[in-house]
Formats: sequence, C-alpha cells, structure tokens
Amino acid sequence: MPQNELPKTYDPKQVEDRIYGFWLEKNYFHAEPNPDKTPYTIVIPPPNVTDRLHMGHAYNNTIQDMIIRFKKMRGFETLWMPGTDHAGIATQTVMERSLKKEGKSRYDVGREKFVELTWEWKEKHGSIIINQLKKLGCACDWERERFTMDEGLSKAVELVFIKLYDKGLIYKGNRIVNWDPASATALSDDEVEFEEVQGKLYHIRYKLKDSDEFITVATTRPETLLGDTGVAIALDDEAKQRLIGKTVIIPFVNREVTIFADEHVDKEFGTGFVKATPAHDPNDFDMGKRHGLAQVIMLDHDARILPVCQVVEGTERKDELPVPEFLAGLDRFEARKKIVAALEEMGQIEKIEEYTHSVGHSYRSKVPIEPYLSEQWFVKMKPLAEAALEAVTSGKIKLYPEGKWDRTYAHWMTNVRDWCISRQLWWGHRIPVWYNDNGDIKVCADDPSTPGDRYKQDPDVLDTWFSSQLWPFSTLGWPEKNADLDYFYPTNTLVTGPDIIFFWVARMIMAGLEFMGDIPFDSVYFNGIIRDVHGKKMSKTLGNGIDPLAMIDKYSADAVRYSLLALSSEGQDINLAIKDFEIGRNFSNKLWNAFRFVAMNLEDGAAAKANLAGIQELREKSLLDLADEWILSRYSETVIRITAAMEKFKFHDVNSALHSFFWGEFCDWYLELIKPRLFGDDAARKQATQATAVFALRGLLRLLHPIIPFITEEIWQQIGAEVSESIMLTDWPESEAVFADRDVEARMALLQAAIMAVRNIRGELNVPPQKYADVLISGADVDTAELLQTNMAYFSHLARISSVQASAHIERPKLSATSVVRKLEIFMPLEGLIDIDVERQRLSKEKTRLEGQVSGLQRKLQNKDFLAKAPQQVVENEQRKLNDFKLMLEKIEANLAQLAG
RNA sequence: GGGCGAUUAGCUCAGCUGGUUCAGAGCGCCUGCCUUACAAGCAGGAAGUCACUGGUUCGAAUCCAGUAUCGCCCA
Repeated sequence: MPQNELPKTYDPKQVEDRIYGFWLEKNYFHAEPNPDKTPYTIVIPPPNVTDRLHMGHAYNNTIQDMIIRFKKMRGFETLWMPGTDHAGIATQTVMERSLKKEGKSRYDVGREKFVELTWEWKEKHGSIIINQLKKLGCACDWERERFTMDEGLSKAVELVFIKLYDKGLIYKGNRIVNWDPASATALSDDEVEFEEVQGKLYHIRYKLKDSDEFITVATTRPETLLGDTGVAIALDDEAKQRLIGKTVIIPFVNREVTIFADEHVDKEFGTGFVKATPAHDPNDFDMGKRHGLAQVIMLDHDARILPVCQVVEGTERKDELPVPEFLAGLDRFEARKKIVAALEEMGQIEKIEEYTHSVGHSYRSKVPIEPYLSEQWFVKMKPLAEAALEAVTSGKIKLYPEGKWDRTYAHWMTNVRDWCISRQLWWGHRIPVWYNDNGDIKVCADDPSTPGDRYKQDPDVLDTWFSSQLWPFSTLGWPEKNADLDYFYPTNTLVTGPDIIFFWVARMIMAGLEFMGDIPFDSVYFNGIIRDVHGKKMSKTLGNGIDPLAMIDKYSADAVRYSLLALSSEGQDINLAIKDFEIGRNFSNKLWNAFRFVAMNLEDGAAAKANLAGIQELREKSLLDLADEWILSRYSETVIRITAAMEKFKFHDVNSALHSFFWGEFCDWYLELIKPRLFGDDAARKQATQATAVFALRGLLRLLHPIIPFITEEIWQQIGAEVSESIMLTDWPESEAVFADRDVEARMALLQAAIMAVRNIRGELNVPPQKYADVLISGADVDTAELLQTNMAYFSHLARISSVQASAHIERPKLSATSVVRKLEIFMPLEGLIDIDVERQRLSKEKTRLEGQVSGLQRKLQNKDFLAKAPQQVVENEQRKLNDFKLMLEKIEANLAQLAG
C-alpha cells in the first residue's frame, strides 16, 4: 500500500460513483428468498414520478438505507423494495402544462393519446428521482423496482376494487365532495389542507315576500346565493321564531325559498340567519337533507358560474334556473366581486366585516376547495378500520417514536369517514365499472360487452392512494401467489413522514389486513420534517429549500447523510442550514485522516492479527498496553450501545455514541496515546499496537457503514480487503464486543484526569508548547504511583511533561502550579513561568466550585428525612462525595495560602 | 373548539426508569498552537434561575397540575 501517497484531504468525488458502481456490479442489493436467513423487508414510500429529490426524501431514505445496511450486516436477507407512484393529479398537470406550450389541451389530443403521451413522458423522465436515490447511496433492490401502474400492480388494483365492491364496501353516491377546480376533480378529505384566510363576512339583505321587511343573512361566500334553496335560523332563536315558514326572495335569481329552523345554526353567529346552499356546502347539504331542500348547482367543474343553474333530482340534473348574463361564466371569485357590487348598488349590503376563517385548499394545486355536489365512488371505511385500529392498539404494529402517534392514529381510525376514491382524471387506474344503455352496471376488469349489449367503462380513475395502499404486497407480486410474497411479507419496517399517516400508513394497514390477512409491517418509524433555519417548511414557493443533490455535489453523499443524522433526534423536526453539512464533511475528513495515520504506521504482518483471535492472543501474551485495553473496552461498549439504539430507532443515540467514540476517544486519546509506541523501537509492542489500531478501526468502519457507506467502503477496501472484498459483506461486530473492562477504564480515567489537569495548567498559565515541565504527584498509593510511572510516556506526549514522580507524600515545590485530581495533588514547578495572580485566580475558581459542592452535600446529609428515606446506597454515595470534595477543598485552600505567603 | 409536540449556553439541539462529580454536545465566541493523521485540525477557556407558577417527593431539568409563548394535526 503506497500509504504515503494518500491525500491529506478526503476527496469524495473520486470515490462515491465508483463505489456505487461496484456495489451494483456485485449485485449486493439484490435479495432472494433464502431459507437459511431471516428476511428483513422495507418498502420505500414510493416517491411521485414527477418528483425531484428534496431534503425530506434524502432524510427519509437515509434512515431506510441505514436500517437496511445494518440489518444486512446482522445477517438478515434484506430487501429494500424501491419504486414510484403514478401521482394522478401531479403527473396529469405536468402533461397538461406541456401540451399547453403547444397550444393544446388534453381534450384536443383525446384520452387515449393523452395517456399514451403520459406513458412516454414517464418512460423518459420518471426515473429521475430513482437515479437521485442512487446518488445518495441507497441499497435498494433495483431489479425489483415497481411502479403503481405496472401491469401486475394494476391487476391488484382491479381485483381489490372488485372484491370491495362485491363485499358492499364500495358504493357510488351523490354527495358533497371536496372539489379541486384547478384540476377539475374530486379529492378525498385527507387531500384538503385547512388554512387561515383573511376573508370577509358579508351581511346581505334578503327581501321577505309580500312585505317591505328584509332579513339579513351573513355569509363569507355571497356568490353562492345563486344556489340558495332556503334560509335557516337557530332552533332556540326565539326572536326569529315568527319568521319560520315565511318566504324569502333570493336576489338576482328571484327564487322563492322558505325560512326554517335547524340545529346546525348558531343564533350568536353573524345575524342569526344562515343562507342554505345544499349543493355547495357540506353543512347546508346535511340541513337540506333534514328539511327536504332542493339542491341547486351554480358552478361548473372549473368553478365558474353556470349560465343556467342545475336542479338535482336523483342522479339527474336539470338546467332550469338561468342566472343574469353579467354573472354567467365568471370565475367564482370574480363573481363574488360583481355580486357584492351589484348588491351594494341595490342597497342590499348591510355591512361587510373583516373575518378570519379556515378555508380548505387542495394539497396538490393549493387552490381553495369548492364543496361540490357530485356523483362519486366511495369506500366504506368503518368495517376496515376496526381491525386496523386493533393492530396498533394491541401492539402487533408499533409506531415509533413510541407513544407519539398512537393517539392520533386511534382518533382518525375511530372517526374515519368514507373515502372518495374516484377522480375526474385520465391518468390513473380506470375504474373497473361498466355501464350499458339500459342502466345495467357490471364490475369487472375487462369489457363485458357482447355484440348485442355494448358497455362503456366508467370514465373516472381511482385515487393514487388506492393503489399505494397495496404497495407492501402488490410490489411482491400479489395477487399472484409466489415465493417472494411468502418470504418477504409481512414486511418489517416502514419509514415515512407523519404527514401521510392517514393517506397512506393507515390505509396500508387496512388493506394488508383485508387482502393478505396479515399486517403489512410490524414497525413504523415516523421521521421528522426538514425545515429551514427559521423553522419554516421547505417549499418551492417560498424558495427556502436546500437541494440535496447540490449538497451531495458540494459535500458528498456521506456528508449529507451524516449531517442529517447528527441533527436528528427521535422524530423531531430538523431546522437545516447549508452550513450544517460541514458537520458531515468534517467527520468524513477526520475519518479519512485517522485511517491515513493508521495506514501510514502499519507494518507487514500487523494487520493479519487485527481480528478477534489475534487480539485475544496479543492480550494473553501481555503485549497490549493500557491504551489498547482501554480502546478495546470502549469499542465493546460502543458496539453494544449502538446496536441497541439502532434496534430502537434511536438514531440520535447512534450518532452521539459513534461521534464520541470515534472523535473523542479513538482520535483524541487512543491515536495520541499509541504514538510513543508506534514511533518507538519495541517491535513486538509496536506490532501489537498496530494490530489493535487496525482492529478498532475496522470495527469502527463497520459501525459507521450504515450511515456513511461510501467512505467506509473506500477505506475498508484499503485496510480490510483481506477480510472481505466489501464492507457490505462483513458482519456487524457484535461478536467483538467482549473486551469491556471496568478496571481498565477506571485506570485510564485517572490518567486522563491527570493529563487534563496538567493541560489546564498549561493552557491557563499560557505555558509555551516548547516548554516541557516536570510533574510531581502527591497522594498516590503504591498502585497509583506505579500506574502513573509506568505510563510516563503518555504524559510526555499528551501533556508535554518530561518526567513524572509520584508517591504518597511529596513536598510542594516552590513556585509551582497545582491541581487537585481526586485524591491526588499535582505539582508543576514552573519557575519563572508562573504568574502568581493568574494561578491564584485559577485556584480561587476551583475553590468556589468545591465550596458550592460541599455546602450542597452538607445540607443534604444534615437532612434527617434524606438520611431516613433515601436508599442506603445513595446516602453512602453522597457521603463519599462530600468527603472527597472536602479533601480536595483542603488541598486547594492550603495551596492558595502558600501562594499568598 | 379537541389532540399532540416544543420551551435547557449567543444559535441548533441531547439529557431514558427522579439520585452517577448532572447541567451536556455541535456550531459560534475568547486564548494559545501549522505539535511528523487531520487548520475541514489540536489544546485550553468563558457562557445556562433547565419558560413561568404551584404540587408530589428525603430529593425534580426529569413526574403531576395550571399558565404563557411557539409549532403541527384534527374539527
């Protein structure tokens, strides 16, 4: 190995694509049913085919990749199933936009051609996000990549529709739905986002028939008065009771409607009169049902005023109520202005108040939802929800972070409403329902027409989530029975954002239980949302997003992954700045340099001993130093800690354990402690140290691999190749965690404390680095004195000390700086270097600290209740602490006194 | 209106089952260092009434209740 040629700075650009190509070429990501192994499966939350990778994807997929790589190393047959969904609205919008550039609409090209063009578009651009996931390092089984509109998955959708229909769980109904006028389609309740909007409350006078009297209704949506079919008051509104049954004239359309009382009306709200528009408001729809009101539709599919309003009778719509010409064809908001202006002119506006209220918006197009009466397909949810709720409450499926989402999930499941699944789109799974001219309906996948009996298919397509809910099993080949499905289903973990808990997670659970008879996964980890520095959600419109690919380009994929992990805590949102990626870049560079150091000091033969048996042998031969034993102990504890944290999805713990072990212990202490030996001439000890360093480094690489796969593979191939050609094929180092040794750690901790005390003196007193001092340590028993003496070399290197003399009693030399470490007193004679004032300040500060500790503990130990009720062990511990602090305080005080004198 | 979460150092956040020399990390800041792995680094340092009020307890950043502010979800 020409290690001297290793660059000082790690260059990921030379590494990441090459390594990913290597993994692909070796086919390491591919999974097959293997009876010798336990399967471990994750299905990717399929990104939308039109999507580009954003930071949320990067974070979510990093977590999945970490889990998959970790589980693979732990010996599971791991499958990470990738793919995309067809995103009905989003994709259709993209296509319509591109047609528009050619001056065409989808109606110009026709349905068949439009769908054909969309497929072409998908083939061309649909894999962009997939390739971006590769940049991130994702170990997905790309051979199995699926798309929700693949043939097999489409068969699954048809079958599910038919089964639910046959069971009576799918029905067609004429109901108020959430209409997205921008996409001209119905949406489900979950696809509506409510936003506070600064609007107005209009007080409008309606004339009473055969009277000069007016009543005043209050509404936020005056334009809907064209569809009014009644006026309601509250049941308990005594002042208005006399008006019940009276007739009111609707302005412009001059329709006569009746005043009635209904439970829904709050007499305190507005004027106490509510206009009822059953075809354009969900509450009014319900009121209308209760009071037999007519349903008048006054908007078209694009939310423009109809020239002739339609009266709904059953499933029929009759054009019979013309509206004034000046309104016909206007957009709903334009119409609002015109209507208000006209009413004002007529003197029928009493007043207009500012009014803030919550308005539903389409989560896709962001335009305000129009409640709209129309005929749609629905799924009855109650019967499916019960089992799905039970799966979580019983613990069969665990939601992580623990306890955070269970109540939300339960609330939705118990209050679930029927799911509107039909969409007035062309791109998607077409509803497998067929109609003939006699009004007969057939529900089947293929055209049931016979020469004498022609059927036409329902024009609508299904909600994209209708196919996504089948993802955990449709991707494995269902409804075909096969070995993959048997082996990999149920899957194990789902990692997703909490924003789609209802859209997707809940529905997958329902579908899994209904069609597979088993849960789709046993754990769901909800990762937090990535926000900008100010805590705002990243969005295209705000322009506050950070492009993960730009960050990968600038800092490397490993750096992006590591940084996101470092910033994350259990399911908490992350506030992210570009600068944060330096965390990962710096970490990678540190790792690279630690490797470089180990490699540069590695001699032939040493690496061959860097395995469990080899290290144990060196240990038995007493060739290991305290530092070696210590790092092995720390390594063992780290392996155990990280393994446990990974299993519990405590990724913050994983990160902090790795960081403190690698940076704080391996680099800051171990690599420094071994330098004297590495540069020394005891060949056997030198080799033992080299072997230990390589052993610990190889372990570290494996612990780090799930997080930063590229650099760990790159280094592994240079320092671990004799073990395995790829780090991906190595075992998770559980079996190596056998070196924990409390005694070793205690001895090392004492050395560290002594070294830090000396460093503190040097730093505070500004002792120049060139100046090596002698150190005297008093208060050392025989063992301690030997420990300090034996490890003199550590002092000289880490604290710049030329000699250490330690024994039970050493007279304090004149003009020395002092420090108290537990029972030890450290003297550092620094004639001519000590500034008495600075030293006095140092000691005074320590004195104050100790006095605080002592008085606190004394108070505690004088408390009779504490002595009586606290566990004996705690009392003893506090007593010991008090004694220790008192002794330290005495020494500090003595030293201070001597300085004064 | 209901539910959930947050509030700890200048900033971003850890801190489990109440007691470990418990008040921590990273960034930023101050001082000194190009010490033969790394200046993307090393050593040292300053910095917090753990939002507020009460309660439980021998003991509370930690458990409970209430208040305030912020955020998210649902109606």
